[in-house]
Amino acid sequence: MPKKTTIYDIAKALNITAATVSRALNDSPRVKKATKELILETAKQMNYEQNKLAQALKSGKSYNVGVIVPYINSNFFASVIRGIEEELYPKGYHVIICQTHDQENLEIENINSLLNAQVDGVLMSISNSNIETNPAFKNLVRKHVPLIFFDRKKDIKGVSSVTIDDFKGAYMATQHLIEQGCKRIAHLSNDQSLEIFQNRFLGYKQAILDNGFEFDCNLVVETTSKVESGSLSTKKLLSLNNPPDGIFASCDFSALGAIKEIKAHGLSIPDDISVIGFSNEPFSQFMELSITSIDQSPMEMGRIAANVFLDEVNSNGNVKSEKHIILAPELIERKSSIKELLLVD
Amino acid sequence: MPKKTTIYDIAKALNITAATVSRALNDSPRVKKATKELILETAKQMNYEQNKLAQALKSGKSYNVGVIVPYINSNFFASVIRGIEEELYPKGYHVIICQTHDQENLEIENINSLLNAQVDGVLMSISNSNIETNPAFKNLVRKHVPLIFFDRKKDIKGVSSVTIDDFKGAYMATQHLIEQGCKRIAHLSNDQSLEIFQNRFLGYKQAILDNGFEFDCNLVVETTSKVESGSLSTKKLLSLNNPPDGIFASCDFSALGAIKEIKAHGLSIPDDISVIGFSNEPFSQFMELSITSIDQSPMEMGRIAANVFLDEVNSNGNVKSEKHIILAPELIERKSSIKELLLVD
DNA sequence: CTGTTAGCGCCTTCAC
DNA sequence: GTGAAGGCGCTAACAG
Repeated sequence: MPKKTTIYDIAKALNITAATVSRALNDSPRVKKATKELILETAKQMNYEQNKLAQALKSGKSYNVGVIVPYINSNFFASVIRGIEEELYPKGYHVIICQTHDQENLEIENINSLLNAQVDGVLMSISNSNIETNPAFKNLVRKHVPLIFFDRKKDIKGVSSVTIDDFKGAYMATQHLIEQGCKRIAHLSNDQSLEIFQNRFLGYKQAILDNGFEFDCNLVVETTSKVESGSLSTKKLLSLNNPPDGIFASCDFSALGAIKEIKAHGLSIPDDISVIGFSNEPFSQFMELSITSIDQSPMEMGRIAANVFLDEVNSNGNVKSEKHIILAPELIERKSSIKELLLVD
Repeated sequence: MPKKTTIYDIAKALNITAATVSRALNDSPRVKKATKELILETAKQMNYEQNKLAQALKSGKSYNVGVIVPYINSNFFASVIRGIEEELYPKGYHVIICQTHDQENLEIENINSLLNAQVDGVLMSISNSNIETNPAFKNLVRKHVPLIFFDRKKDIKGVSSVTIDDFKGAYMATQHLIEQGCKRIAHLSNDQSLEIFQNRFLGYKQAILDNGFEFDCNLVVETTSKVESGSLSTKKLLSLNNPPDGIFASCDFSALGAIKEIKAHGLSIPDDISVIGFSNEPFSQFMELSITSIDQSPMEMGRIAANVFLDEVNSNGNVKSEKHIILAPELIERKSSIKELLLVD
């Protein structure tokens, strides 16, 4: 086991003090150029590498940032993470990724792990709707660890957030279906205790009302972010006396489930039923019957969240005003909802 | 900023020494039961939490393990990571995830970051085919940081690995196409400097030869793991004088590209051309035209890799024999390759 | 400009 | 059983 060389080793070799070595290594202006160069030189020769742990212990900073997401294997979250990484790596931060699998206990464990790792901040998209009552979470807040929500947020005092305008996205999606001629539009909703899903529901409802349609609560079915769940809910919708001719799903996965179910019933898309999803996952584009969806510019969301974090860290708790940044959604039209292809020209 | 309570605070409150507190907290047998309980009690009351950083500094262990993968947004890698997490979390380790985006420089940066974080081990699936010549990588080996390869491995002395039998998987895939009646089977290959892709190519070739077909190198086209690349290569194949009637893609993404391209040419799948992928990504199942693929049991791969790591750490460098564990692939038959649906019954 | 000293929070001999 | 003391590697305050 080759012992690691420390600044003391370098100091000894050069007959100076560790303090000077430390200063030189940190490029302090109070070191003679000659000695500095000498130190840097010998440091390299001796294969010196800074022990970040010791530095962290000393400074109280770890230069680690935790990112907690429900799943890492969705393009949306993976892209947000990518955006975060791109902003934070150049600043010397390292990104620790944790996934909750939408399980409350795992979310708690993750928070604890991150606290143990002494992270300098946490960027998260919550799964647990009762998060604020949890001890682990309270710890996070009590310790003044900068916390930023993205996408799945909760309104908590002092916590900044970056989201898209889910209400608007949902409104656009519903409006789009109406413009395609749909008269009875159903909504595959999701956990209403999470703001994003609540807003998607509200946007949907508003669009329905604004267009002079009647809001029918039988057309709103709760689902999860799973394909199977989308199928199941759609099955219910199709068994109604007066089934829908359009479906706005709160995520692409449930939209996929809906499509499978509709086909299984021998109905055609978009002619019998138009479908639109949310998130613009790549598969929605790959599908033979490509899925219309709402893009959430995840990379940008990640970048912005990272910068909000950096602002908080660098202001040392001075600028403690929370920020709430809301990005604009974008409608991506594809086959699952466009009926008038034949009418073109 | 509420200062964190340390073992000294507890010691002071109880009029004893920090040493005793430390011992009690670590459940040392050399502490009177009464004092131990008292200490534990007050620790809880004072909201004491161990500073892992200090402990890590002292012990030289960080209880952090790094996982490096090309991408996190593929189901395969996400599942391997999940498997790793499941084994390591209960042992007190935390998993730090890094992605390389198949870029050599990022792979290097990630290794350096992980070394800085003083990780106790690295589990990785390599992107950089020249990895062993790189300084960062040499560092890893020189420092005796346990290193385990999974899936994308390289034969390096002293480094254990967990993979599936790619040769066999490829052989099975090709054999399957032959059994479906394909006579001219093409292969969308991938970076041949990585063992897994080399083995997939070799398995394909062997199956071709074993069945009495002639190996035609014009039917082997290099691709990347991207959908577009699969389309592009397929375009080339379709423009041959004697185009293939079956395609074995080295990954599901290029298989998807192939399918898109084949359809764009107005050909039918599987009747004109059968297609089979590799990895059993969920979308291969979701597709309207579901894709036949090879399953790699990623969760299990992750679990095993984690356990190989644990063995290495716990043996303190004694048992320095490398392990090479090879899992069995499984053929998942779906629509993109099964022609005789009409013949059933 | 450089050295001295002390401490971040924890653990671990060595004594008693 | 418990206390005292030193050190993991680094940095920062205070001297000079």
